[in-house]
Amino acid sequence: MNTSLSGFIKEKRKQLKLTQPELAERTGVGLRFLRELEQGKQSVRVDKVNQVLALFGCELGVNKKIEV
Amino acid sequence: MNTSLSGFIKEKRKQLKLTQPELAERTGVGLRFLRELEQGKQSVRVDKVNQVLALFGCELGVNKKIEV
DNA sequence: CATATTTGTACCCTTTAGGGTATAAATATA
DNA sequence: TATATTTATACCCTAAAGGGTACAAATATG
Repeated sequence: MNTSLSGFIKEKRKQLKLTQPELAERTGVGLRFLRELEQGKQSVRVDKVNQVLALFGCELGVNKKIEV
Repeated sequence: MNTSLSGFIKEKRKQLKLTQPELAERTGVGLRFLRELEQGKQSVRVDKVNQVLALFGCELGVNKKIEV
């Protein structure tokens, strides 16, 4: 999920034809945070990520690790 | 997952017969952090949570929200 | 029961996440 | 290609995450 979380959000955002500022505003997170999130930053807060994912009807959950 | 993340970790830890200090040391996170995590704190960092989940072969990922 | 072990809560302290914002780089559009 | 739009990077600043630790509450064990 290292790459997939950021990829997932970027992809979903584009599906909704939203810009980063628009998605940030709709989800109530800061623009800088959203950009770092889409950029793959790992040290982000779970609650903030969920705040964004909620717009897509998703949330963070525990998954089996798909080890190499 | 609000309750399930903390519950999952606490449950997995007990399965391995580990105390909080032991799990904290094994996963390399702080004891205070692990305790807050098991206590259901939401504003925790994704990378730190994954650090713990890795011991159980798991990680955080995007899931469909199981809304009420 | 008494006692040992474990867990939860409460501090202090340092680092940093995240909000805001400006600007450069990249991309899209006319 | 020139121009407008979007995105990435870089700053400042404040609130708070997380490490350490001490102790009370709860739980387990003799």
